[in-house]
Amino acid sequence: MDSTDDGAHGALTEGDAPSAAFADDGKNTIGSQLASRLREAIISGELEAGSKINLDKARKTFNVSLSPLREGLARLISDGLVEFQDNRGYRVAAISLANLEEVTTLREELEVFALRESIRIGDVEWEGNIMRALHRLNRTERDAARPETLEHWEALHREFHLTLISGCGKPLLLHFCNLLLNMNDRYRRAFLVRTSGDRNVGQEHSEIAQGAVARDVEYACEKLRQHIHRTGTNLRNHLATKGVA
Amino acid sequence: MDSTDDGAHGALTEGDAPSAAFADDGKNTIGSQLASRLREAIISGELEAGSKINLDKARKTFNVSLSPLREGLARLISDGLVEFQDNRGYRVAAISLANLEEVTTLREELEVFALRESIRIGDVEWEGNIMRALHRLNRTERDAARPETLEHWEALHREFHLTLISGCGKPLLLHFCNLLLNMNDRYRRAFLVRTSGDRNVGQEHSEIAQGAVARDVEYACEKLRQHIHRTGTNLRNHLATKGVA
DNA sequence: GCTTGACAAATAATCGATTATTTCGATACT
DNA sequence: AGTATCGAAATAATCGATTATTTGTCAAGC
Repeated sequence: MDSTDDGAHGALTEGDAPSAAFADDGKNTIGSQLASRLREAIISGELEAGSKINLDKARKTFNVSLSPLREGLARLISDGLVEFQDNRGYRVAAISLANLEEVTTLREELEVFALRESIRIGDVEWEGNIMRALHRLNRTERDAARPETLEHWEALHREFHLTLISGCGKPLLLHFCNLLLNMNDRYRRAFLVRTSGDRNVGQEHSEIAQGAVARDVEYACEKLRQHIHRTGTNLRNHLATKGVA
Repeated sequence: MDSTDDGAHGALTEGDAPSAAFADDGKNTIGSQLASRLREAIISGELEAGSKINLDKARKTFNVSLSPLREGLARLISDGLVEFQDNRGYRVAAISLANLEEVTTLREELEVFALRESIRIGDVEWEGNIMRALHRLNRTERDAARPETLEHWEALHREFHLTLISGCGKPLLLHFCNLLLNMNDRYRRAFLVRTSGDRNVGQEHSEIAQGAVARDVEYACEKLRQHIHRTGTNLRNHLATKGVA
């Protein structure tokens, strides 16, 4: 149901799994399941940024042994959601204004580049995937009162952005974008961004998508860049409000 | 001696350690040591690309238990040097023409961007570090007959490139560049690239460095891009020669 | 001859216990 | 008062053994 995970995880170089649904999902081992649960817990803010992860407590909380716990945490390190130091254990990756700004800047660079490449070499299936992702996103309302709708919208939003760039044929680049999106989503969900009054995010998405399938490189890329930039600015204000350095 | 490692590893967000040498190096736990050894073994080609890593055999080879072995391998996943699949274990990341091309393309994008930023905000210390790294590199000869000189040169070369972009103030970006450099070095060392006749690599480095400290953004960035591109082309030819798809 | 299924060997994942390291508090010292 | 030093408690790392999964092989059935 949640399309948040990488599927068969670990390789930096693997392509995305095909959308067909014949799979056993890859959530096989305890380590994998833990990685998923922890990832969601961190991105959703359930686990406080910067806080220490006590292995013993975590072990009891999740009812698992140390080995899979470490295994799961190791994966989140690759995701940039957990930090580790020899003999001092793990902690939830910190958030900061500086980090948010870097994430935003790099998204502008990398996602836009990936979109450019996707427009250049993406095929018709890619176009179709975009239109589908856009439609599903636009048909889904965000109701701030009900958290589950928010999460659903977040998943679709993430899916839309990943689909946009999925045609670029560059697995590594997609991996980097995936990491950045993870980090970005943390900020959004942590500070529950209601879109600021002067934005129509739905329309922004539509414009990007239409530019993409129309193969209008400059238009689509510029719209995407603005979209990312605005989101960054928005988040920065929220962050500043809550007094994060 | 080898400046290959991240030092305190794991966090995607940490800055590079200062060059001062008051540290206990971070190579504390068995897991860390293993990660270093394995990283070197993979980059140097000692472990064949794409080959399976049998945990039992590796355990015996390195005389360690499973836990630290997995720990070490997990780190190399973050580095993109090892791939993993649930219940099917680890294997050395494959190499391919497509991957090499992507690595080269992304280096052009990311390193050049990082250099641009470094020139914009790097301080005098950054400039000094470049000149030092350049000097050390230029003073070191590559003698194809003696592998140890090659490795030494590789380390200095890597150091030079990292120093160039170290002033950009963007830890995540540096992390990405670090990964790409790792992967790139694999290709170079696997296919033992002697610089092709029409290149003077030493001069290329000098030009980039001089452009950087002179704050000539366009000149330095263009030289760096060409440098990366030529290396990519060079490697591609070697790869094709050896019949890698 | 080819597929299917059952079994055995190989391999990966997990567990519980043990060992090493760090952290914290109390005490002694300047 | 502040700092250094020595444990004990807390925490992380590692080990050896056990369990689960996958892979390979061989025989039965079609």
